[in-house]
Amino acid sequence: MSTDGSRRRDVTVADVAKAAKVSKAQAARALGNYGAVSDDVRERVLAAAEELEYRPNELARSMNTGKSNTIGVVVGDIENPHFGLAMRGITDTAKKSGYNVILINTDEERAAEVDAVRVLLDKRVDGLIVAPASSLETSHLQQVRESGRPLVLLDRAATGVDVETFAVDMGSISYESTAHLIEAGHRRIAFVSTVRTDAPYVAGMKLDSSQISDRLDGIHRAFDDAGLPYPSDLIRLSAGDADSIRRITRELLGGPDPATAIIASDGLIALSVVEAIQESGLSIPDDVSFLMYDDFAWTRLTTPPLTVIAQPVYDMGIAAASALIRRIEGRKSTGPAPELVATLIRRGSIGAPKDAEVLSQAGG
Amino acid sequence: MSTDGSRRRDVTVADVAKAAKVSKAQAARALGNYGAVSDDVRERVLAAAEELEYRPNELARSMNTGKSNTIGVVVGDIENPHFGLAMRGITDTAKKSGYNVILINTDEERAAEVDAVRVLLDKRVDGLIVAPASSLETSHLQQVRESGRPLVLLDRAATGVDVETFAVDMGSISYESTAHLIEAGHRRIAFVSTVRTDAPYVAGMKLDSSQISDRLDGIHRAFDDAGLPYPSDLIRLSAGDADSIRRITRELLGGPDPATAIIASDGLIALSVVEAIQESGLSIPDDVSFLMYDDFAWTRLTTPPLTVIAQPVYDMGIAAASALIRRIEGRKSTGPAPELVATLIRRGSIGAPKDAEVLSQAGG
DNA sequence: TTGAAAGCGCTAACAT
DNA sequence: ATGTTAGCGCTTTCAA
Repeated sequence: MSTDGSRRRDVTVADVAKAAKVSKAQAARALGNYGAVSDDVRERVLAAAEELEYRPNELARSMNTGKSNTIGVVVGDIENPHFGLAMRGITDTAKKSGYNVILINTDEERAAEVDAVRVLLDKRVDGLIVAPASSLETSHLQQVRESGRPLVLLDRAATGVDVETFAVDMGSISYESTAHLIEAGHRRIAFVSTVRTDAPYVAGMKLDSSQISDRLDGIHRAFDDAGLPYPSDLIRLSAGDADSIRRITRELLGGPDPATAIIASDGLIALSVVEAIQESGLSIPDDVSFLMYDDFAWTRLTTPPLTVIAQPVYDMGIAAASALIRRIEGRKSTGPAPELVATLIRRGSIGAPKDAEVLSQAGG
Repeated sequence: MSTDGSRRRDVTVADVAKAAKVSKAQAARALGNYGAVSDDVRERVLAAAEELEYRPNELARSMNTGKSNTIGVVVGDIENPHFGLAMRGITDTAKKSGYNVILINTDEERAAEVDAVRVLLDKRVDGLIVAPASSLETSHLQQVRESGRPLVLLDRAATGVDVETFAVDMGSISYESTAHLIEAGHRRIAFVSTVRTDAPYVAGMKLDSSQISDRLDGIHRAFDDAGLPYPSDLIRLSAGDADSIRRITRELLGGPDPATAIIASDGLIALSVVEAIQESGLSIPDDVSFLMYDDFAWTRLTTPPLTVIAQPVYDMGIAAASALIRRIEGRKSTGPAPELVATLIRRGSIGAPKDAEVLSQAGG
């Protein structure tokens, strides 16, 4: 009957209306659940729709209503489990409220991000969630604000743009964990991040990633408070790909005054750093202590299990999506934004440095 | 001037046309890069558009052209790095051809998948990539075919639906790796998967996941060819969550006739299995051998590094997206579909079973 | 409650 | 090359 399989054009409200012997407007009302429709008409329309296998054209619907029930998400790297998990939080939340998600991956390129935002706006998404590749160059985000479409930030802040931001406070956790390392006797604490910089690092310098800036500030403060000099030479930014990170790790651990502890800025970096340490024949934590950001399940499987800074990434996704949808729907905030706090999970990868005695004499 | 910041309605072609003193049609042609437009007109229109900060409404554009330049992707769990990586392949490829991606996560629930497909169709995506939660119940996929919109399958096949499928041939790699284990002396080889089943497992049974069925068939054949009995009691499906997997692992390794080798069906399962092994105080591979599907970077960091079955997941994403886009654009296939072959990467987690002598006497 | 008609912002015929 | 006029499939006045 109806499944003749040929390239039939889509069934429209007009078709349904004709079949149900009502006006287009009435059919549309019944189908779209709005306006006033008598039970009799609704029944006939719904029956006809079913019979004809009618499916609404959401594009046309969106054109009229100005609502697409879609939110756009822009992240640097969906392959990174950090974002994979945040994405899960976002999609779960979106689905619950009847929204779909368009995902764009920028490879942490600002140009791609500018493009992504523009495309999403052109597609008339109802709102945007962006994990900005740069916290400094934010004019395109400012444009989103001016377009009037809701925007929230994920994972990183953006200077000069007045938007709700859902990210962990990195300064305090960085301070806390650095203090922990200092207390264990470490003075040569390295920090490895892939964040790109043009200029070589100097203390207090603003980086593309507010998160990394905050972490460095935290390290800085911990050293200051301990009355110790800040080993800026051990800050390694623009770390690049896996090979490059391994090389940097070897550099850090070789030389006359090697690092006694290494902090990896994310799980991907951590993999390469730990691999390089193992390849060097050094052991954790006897030869070098190790700390990383993000608590992935595999960090419990290494020997020793790794001490990590756990971030509530899934919750961050949920919070960002909830807030965005709230704004889209014009509802007021029901309460304070959820606290997104990172925690130091002490497992086995931090110990005393080999030359602990010497340092404790020198340091205090 | 133009940035008064108030809630101004969107600038349309009509506005641009008026400003450029040309007809709406001419403005649209200039802005949309189609039809014939004189240089003079084009310039004026583009200038006016710039001045007014005109942005096309892609929704309206899609309505007319019937093209949304969007593809829908439906996966079971974006949090799983397996899909994260495939997704990366898809988005990279899509972007290259000017397509956007709407992602829907189904949590491996068929009902959610049926819904997802419907929503995507309603949104008039140009094509669909689905990693079907069930290879058996596929009527909703058949409906996609009937809708005439291009569809390709990712990671798993679907019976009764005639579509291009991009998945690794699991039968042969499963056979090969099982043979490897048998050769090492193993007879009690367990297989742990989260695929859900109603009935208890019996040999040859068809499962929701074609991939798992194929793997089990491969195991089966390897045993048959070795002239050995098939230890069906060690096949553990519906393994559930992390706690449940740990419990199953303990069961497998306890009892009178324990497993001497365990195969984990994916990276997430592997984490729990290895964790349980470690908790039991057993060591790999001395007490129990271990093999897992998917080659994640962390598998090189455990002690010993894990033997894995590597799958070209990123390439799979690329292949699926390329094929889909080719179909959308009505181009013919330029060559044979790329081979997606899995490879056994032998690292340190497979050794001889403890009671190897006994077995080699018994088995031949 | 119903229907006719206007419109969303754009593209696509069809003239000229 | 340009303009006029219809649509795309739906929602939304506005009358009845």
